[in-house]
Amino acid sequence: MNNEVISLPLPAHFSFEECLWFLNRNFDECLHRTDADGVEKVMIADGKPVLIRVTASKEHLHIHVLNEAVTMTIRAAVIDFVSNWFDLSNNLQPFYKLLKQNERLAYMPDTYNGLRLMGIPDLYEALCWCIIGQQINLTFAYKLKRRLVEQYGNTLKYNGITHYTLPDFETLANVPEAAFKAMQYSTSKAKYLVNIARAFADGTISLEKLSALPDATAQQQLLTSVKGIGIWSANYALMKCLRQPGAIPFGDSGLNGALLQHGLIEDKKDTASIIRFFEPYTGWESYLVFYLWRSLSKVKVG
DNA sequence: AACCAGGCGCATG
DNA sequence: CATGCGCATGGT
Repeated sequence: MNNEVISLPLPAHFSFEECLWFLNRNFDECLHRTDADGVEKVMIADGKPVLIRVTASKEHLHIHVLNEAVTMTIRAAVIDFVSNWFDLSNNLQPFYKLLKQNERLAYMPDTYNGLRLMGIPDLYEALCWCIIGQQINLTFAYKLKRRLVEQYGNTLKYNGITHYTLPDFETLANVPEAAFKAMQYSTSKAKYLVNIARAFADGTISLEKLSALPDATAQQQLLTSVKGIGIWSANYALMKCLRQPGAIPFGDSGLNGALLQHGLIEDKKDTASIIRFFEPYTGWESYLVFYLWRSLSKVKVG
């Protein structure tokens, strides 16, 4: 068994505990496993499933590559993935400065200190998750995802534990309607997931293609051209995968709820007031959304 | 038992 | 363009 470790220096304002807390929350996540010291996940590197374990010490993040020898290619891919996942190359200082200027948000830099916007580096995973999570509560959404992944996903066994990844494009594209129904997917969710799988299989959508577009508006247009990806999903993916700092998932029920709870808006249908609220946070909109989501969970870290 | 959930597409004004 | 409606189905 290999167990090579790659260590990355941590930026300022980084709390592994906060990040790990988010990865766990109280949800039944099936695409990674958290424990007291870290998180394990299967990612694709150099075309192969690679099981990584991420832990941290005071000044470093440690990536343990568990099931493969660390070639140059794998090493680069793993570093890239984890850096994106934990948003390592970002200085939160300016964001915290902005938060402190709003009396209702001023508590956040202390309460959630070092929390990073945890990403979904795999675009396919991000978009599938959007569709699964649309218009249903998160508890149920995680249940639906687990059913799909356990029936059609790929597995990797390590030390007696089975780790899962999403089904391949082709597999997902060919899941019969009746099977979706049996897993309690609505007919539209089923159709949308197949659309996404096809779009990836035939190259209509890819991270490379999306990244090559000039701006977030063009990226939104490409994403929403797939039936099932609306403006909320497009912005969610841009926020969690492409890390577009200005992407705001307008209409999001959690976002609206948090804005109401903080007394920052009076009516969730008043889109203009929401746009106005975000104006001072140019460049940090998606971070603010993430912190507002965080505020919905009253459970503390540690 | 209503009302809601990390919306979307499509048909109408 | 903006608004409204039906959709499906479990959670609270």
